[in-house]
Amino acid sequence: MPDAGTNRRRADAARNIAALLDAASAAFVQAGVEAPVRDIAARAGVGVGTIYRHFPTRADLVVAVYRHQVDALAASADVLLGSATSPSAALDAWIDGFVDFLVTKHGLAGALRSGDPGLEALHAYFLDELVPACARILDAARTAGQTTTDVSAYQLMRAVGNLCIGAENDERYDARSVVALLLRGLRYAAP
Amino acid sequence: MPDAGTNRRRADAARNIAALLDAASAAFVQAGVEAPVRDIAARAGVGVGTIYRHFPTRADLVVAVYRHQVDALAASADVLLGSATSPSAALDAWIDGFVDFLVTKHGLAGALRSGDPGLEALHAYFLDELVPACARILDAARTAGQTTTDVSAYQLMRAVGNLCIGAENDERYDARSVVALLLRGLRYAAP
Amino acid sequence: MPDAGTNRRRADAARNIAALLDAASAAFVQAGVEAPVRDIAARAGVGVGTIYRHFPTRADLVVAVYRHQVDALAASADVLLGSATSPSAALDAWIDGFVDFLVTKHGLAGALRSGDPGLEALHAYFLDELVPACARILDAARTAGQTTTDVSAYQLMRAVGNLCIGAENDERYDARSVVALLLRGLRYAAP
Amino acid sequence: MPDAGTNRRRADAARNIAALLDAASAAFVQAGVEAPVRDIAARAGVGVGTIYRHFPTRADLVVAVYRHQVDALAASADVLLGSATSPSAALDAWIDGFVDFLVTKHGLAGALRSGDPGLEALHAYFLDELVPACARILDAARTAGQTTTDVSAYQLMRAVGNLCIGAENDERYDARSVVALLLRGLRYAAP
DNA sequence: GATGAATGAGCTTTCATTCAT
DNA sequence: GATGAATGAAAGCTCATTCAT
Repeated sequence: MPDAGTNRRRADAARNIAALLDAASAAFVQAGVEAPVRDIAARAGVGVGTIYRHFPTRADLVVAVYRHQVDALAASADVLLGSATSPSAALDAWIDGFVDFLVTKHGLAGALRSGDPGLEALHAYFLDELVPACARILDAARTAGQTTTDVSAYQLMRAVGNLCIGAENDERYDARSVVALLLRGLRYAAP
Repeated sequence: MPDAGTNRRRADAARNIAALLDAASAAFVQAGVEAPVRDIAARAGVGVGTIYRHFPTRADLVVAVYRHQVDALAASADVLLGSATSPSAALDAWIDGFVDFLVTKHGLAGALRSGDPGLEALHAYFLDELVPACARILDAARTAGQTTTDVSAYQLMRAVGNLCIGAENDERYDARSVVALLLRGLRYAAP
Repeated sequence: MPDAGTNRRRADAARNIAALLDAASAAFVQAGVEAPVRDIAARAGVGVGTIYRHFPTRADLVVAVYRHQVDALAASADVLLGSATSPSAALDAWIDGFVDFLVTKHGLAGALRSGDPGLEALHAYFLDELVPACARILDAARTAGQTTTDVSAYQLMRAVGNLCIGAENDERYDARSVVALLLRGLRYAAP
Repeated sequence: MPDAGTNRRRADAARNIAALLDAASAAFVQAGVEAPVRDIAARAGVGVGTIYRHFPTRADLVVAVYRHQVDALAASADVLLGSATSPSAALDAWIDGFVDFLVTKHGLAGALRSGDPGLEALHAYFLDELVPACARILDAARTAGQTTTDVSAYQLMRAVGNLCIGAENDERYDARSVVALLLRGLRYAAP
């Protein structure tokens, strides 16, 4: 049973972690997920060492920052399958949520594709969570005859993720339009 | 003949430039278009100063590396419109060539979206060359009633470009499949 | 007492800063105030980053190196006005101290005139501190009728500063002699 | 007896040298005597190699650029001694001409004191020419009882040269005023 | 003789990461 | 546990100088 000092310490650590996640989230929006470690530490009002203690690699930090939203998105798949008028509509809605997530988090989509080996773990986490969710909807749509595509859930997610890259800074490019095109193509896939 | 010396010298310089373009091309494949200047110089067996002499900015170098292929692609638009069985088929073929280009040049698609201001000139060059070419085919397809989409040539190219990002390192992701999906969606655009 | 760690750390940093100031001082003597950052760091046995941390610009470092002496010189003006037999004698003594300072710090006088924009701050600091001090003595001398010159304190300091340039490397040139000449001219200014 | 080709070549070379001196002179005014070799070559419309052929060291070039004026100044000493109303007036006039020279040639005074070993030859040339000239006037003044100073011609020239450093860029500093002060001090030197 | 392409040392600056306190 | 000073590898860029043509 931990004594009071330990509890105090743990409470402090928890507060630090929370501050860190907030700071990192803000920094990622403004400067991308490659934001300098120092900047994040400064925003959070902690030393850089504290970041390294709690999040040894950058990927650990990024994963932590987006974990909640990723989990919510994964969970929403089954909800949508239950509530939407059709599997196809559920897919549209779910992808819409995915685009929301990526477009809001400036630079996240790009970071996932940056090729930086240090971000591999991040990549893996996203895939592990989201691909199965997407696959469930896709299978339902296939079973319902609403698509004949053989494109995998993984491929679909990668495609949508890619389409969102750079969408924040470019007024002439609307990620949603082209994602809609892609989904239409999915519905009318070759017999 | 006073030009002899000049020409001879130019021949040497030309050889260096060629070596540089080869080296840069290789470096771009392995390390992306942000490959360190020093590394490129070393590969080419020249000093860094030589790079700066011929290509003052990184964009100059990247443009030079890809210029031929970009020009050829731009020129192929009209050829395809004349030879293909339909504007729609011409579009498919042209986009196919575009995908070829991007997938082969590892990291180029990503670089075009890196947001680095120093690569703006590069971005502009690609757009200036390719968007009009794409627009001509898209217009022909529209006139022929083979698509009703209002997606701009710019958006289409950006979308295809994005879909190609990271395709070379990922066995589970096939850019051509999803590009095909996108083009199918284009054909069956909302009435 | 939570400050212990902080203080201890500060003691270390202070030692580094001191080493840095010593090293910079020595480097300035040998290679001028434009001495390479690397060299200074090496002399001090620290990494270059440490210099940038404590002294973001070169001017910051130079100012720090000479701050004490500049401050002491500025403060000595009033002391001398109180203790010397006349304002004129005070001026002689103060200028003597100024020459001491400049001649000892090899290359400083030259650096102040190098025109390097990065050294502007340094220049400003020296002027802000010393010109008012000099002006007080000059005014006192004028009030006492010991000079009728209309040369400003700024001009006088610039002149003396210039006269000290290069004095340390030249056996045939004695800055004090010519400064004495200048001060004599000041006393016997045109009737 | 040189053949026509040789003459042609010599004529070309002479033209190049002239262009080079003009270009260097202009460059020195704008960027100081440390102006980049390339810039000077470009101004002159020649290759950098041509500069190195004719002026192996920077000092050679600087000396060549100012040789005419230095010679004229040296020669003017005896003229002034003959024409001026007194040796003292001749000294004033000669120093005035020296100041003219230094203040017009931006940065020259500073360059002479830069400590750059490559400029030693330059320094020597100036001294060899001008110190004897100055000494002749100074001796005459001494003989006429118009000064009792024991300051050497070398020291006087160095002092005046120093007083001119940086005078071009500083509205608050007037080299002539302080040079006048120095000369006044010279006249009223201690008995 | 002239050219200017090439070289590469040398400088500044940034930042991820470590570790003494 | 937390801190942030220190480190030093990396990278970009600039010229003075050489030398093949």
